[in-house]
Amino acid sequence: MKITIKEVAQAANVSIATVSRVLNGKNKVKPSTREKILHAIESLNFQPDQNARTMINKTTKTVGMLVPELKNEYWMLLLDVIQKELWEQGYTLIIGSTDHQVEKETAFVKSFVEKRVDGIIYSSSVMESAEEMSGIIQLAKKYDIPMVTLNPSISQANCVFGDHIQGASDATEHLIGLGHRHIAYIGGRSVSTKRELGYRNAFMMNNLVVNEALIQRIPGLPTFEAGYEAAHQLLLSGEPFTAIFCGNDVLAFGTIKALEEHGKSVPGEIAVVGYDDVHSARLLKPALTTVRQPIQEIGRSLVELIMDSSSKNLNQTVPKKIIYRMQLIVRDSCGAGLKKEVKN
Amino acid sequence: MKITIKEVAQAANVSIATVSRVLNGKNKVKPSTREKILHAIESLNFQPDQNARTMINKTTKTVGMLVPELKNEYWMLLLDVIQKELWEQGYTLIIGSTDHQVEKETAFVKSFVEKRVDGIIYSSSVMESAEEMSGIIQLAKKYDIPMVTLNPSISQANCVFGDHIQGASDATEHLIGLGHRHIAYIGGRSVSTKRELGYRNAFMMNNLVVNEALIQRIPGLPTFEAGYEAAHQLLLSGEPFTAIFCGNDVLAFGTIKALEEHGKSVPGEIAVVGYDDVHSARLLKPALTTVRQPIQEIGRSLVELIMDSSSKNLNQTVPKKIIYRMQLIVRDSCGAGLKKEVKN
DNA sequence: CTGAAAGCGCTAACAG
DNA sequence: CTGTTAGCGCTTTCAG
Repeated sequence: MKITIKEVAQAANVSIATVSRVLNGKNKVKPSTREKILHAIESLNFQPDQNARTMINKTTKTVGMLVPELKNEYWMLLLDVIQKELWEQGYTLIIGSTDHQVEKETAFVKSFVEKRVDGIIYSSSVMESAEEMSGIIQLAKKYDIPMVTLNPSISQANCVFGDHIQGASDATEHLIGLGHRHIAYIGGRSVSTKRELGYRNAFMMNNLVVNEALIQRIPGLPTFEAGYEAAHQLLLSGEPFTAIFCGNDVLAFGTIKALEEHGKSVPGEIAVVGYDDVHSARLLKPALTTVRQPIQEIGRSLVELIMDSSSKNLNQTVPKKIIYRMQLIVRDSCGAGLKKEVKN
Repeated sequence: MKITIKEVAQAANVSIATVSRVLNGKNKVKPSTREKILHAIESLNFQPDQNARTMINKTTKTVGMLVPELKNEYWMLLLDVIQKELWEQGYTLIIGSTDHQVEKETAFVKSFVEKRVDGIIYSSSVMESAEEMSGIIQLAKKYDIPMVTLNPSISQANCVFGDHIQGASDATEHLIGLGHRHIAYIGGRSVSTKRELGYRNAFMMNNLVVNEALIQRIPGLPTFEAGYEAAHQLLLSGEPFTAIFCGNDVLAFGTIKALEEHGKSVPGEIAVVGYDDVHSARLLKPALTTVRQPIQEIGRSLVELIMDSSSKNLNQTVPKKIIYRMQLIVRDSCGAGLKKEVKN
């Protein structure tokens, strides 16, 4: 039932070598035999076996991508660009989601290696550099598989990432510019610690000191509920504040809900700024002021880096680090519009 | 640099056959040699080449999934379950998004076939059955690749799908039960036509007749903007109505925005019901009444069907069709809570 | 231009 | 229990 190059050769009355030649467009083949073969391929609906080819070419035209989770707008958008970009270049994408279980990472990478993917795009489930990671890097290196990561903490690998210190700093600075002095922060280890750092940076740059009591570090995943809970705590603490900067948008949504339940209007009494610019950020009321990541560009860079390092196999060189600027998107939740009105 | 079974055999002082045996756990191997080999594998960090194995086993432990788009909550959620479920079974997932370009479908499926995936999960970019599709089915069949689709219109393939007639009917009926008689519908060919049919079904069941002037069929993709525009048209038409049933949630969000801009309160003056129950449906104000698809179950069924048909290769039998009930989620936008209050 | 033949890395008889 | 050997489907010298 399954058609192989042999059947094609038979049908076209040539040797398999010649069929292979027209398949690969190498070595001139007489136009007439070429036609015959093409016709046989067509009528038999022959699809060459990539696996057999791989054994010789040593290339699978496949790259593997490992992410901590899938059902999240950020990853989905990234996945989308990457898959498209890869397809353009004739590559296909294998995906793996660890669902935040770090233990799964090695298993996934091993399966990528076994499949002999041409490259791996790796984003760890843990934020700080761990042994886990370096083991993974070693494995990939051993099998000469180019790897590019989204974790800047991995020093030995090529990397693409957003400048979250700058992004968070810009967001906080915007709040400061609006006159706020008591600005809370809701984040935690699961949202890049860089964001908290950026928040602190903005205070430093303005010779302000952060009130540690206004920092809420959530223990688990940065969900709507976590944001709700953190804002609730903030309110209960009695510590005064007029603004909250949240490590991500979903956290901000939860925060806003808590605030409203406590009768605090947003942005009237409390200004809120998020991070990521998820789609619904512009839909909710008030529309969320947030920080946008250039996901398209990040995705494209990722693919570009992988392609580069798989062509020249000189991944011996110094790892390339590409960093992207974040963009502050001012909408309603920070009260920027409101203040202006007051001023006028 | 690359380690093969040969190097392992050498290191352990055995033949490659024996290494293969411990790799596959078949045929008893003397514990001591077994240990030696295991040790060699470990220390050399040997990862067997799947491609080579595939040539013999005729199985890639990979399934390909083709979807019309990725950046959309529905697909993301589905992708998530499927990838997880597959991983549990020791399979990996290749994904392809056509981005609604039907022309790309064949190319994707061909690449799946070339990779000799063990199964294909296929959701077409076009709603109605087309020649395109049957070509794809044929191709998969020719190479004995089990295929399961999400398009009920493809008669020759196994299929899993939601009962959108029932879902849409339930939603509409709920509105009717609330006392509404002039219910508009916003949908179009890009959102399953089944939903419009369900809407009509509810009218029929209640001996009501639909006012065709209240049906808005959007031409392109069912986006926020499209919903906004359609609702706008409805308002301009002057045709009276007290409720709108939207073919999906995003459409509903756009609809609500248009309504509010026209000073119509939701659900006070106009009730709105969506479809899909995307995450932000519960976040927006008013919280959207909508219809939920059992995505988890759908995903699981899909994987199950693929696995089944790849083990028994009797895909000669009658295609299996699995249909899932949709669930109405009543929240605020339909005014169900409101009416009750009035009544009491 | 085209065919014969040698593998790619691995598994599966078939003998020892 | 273990080694030898013949392929899997394809590409690539190496000779015609």
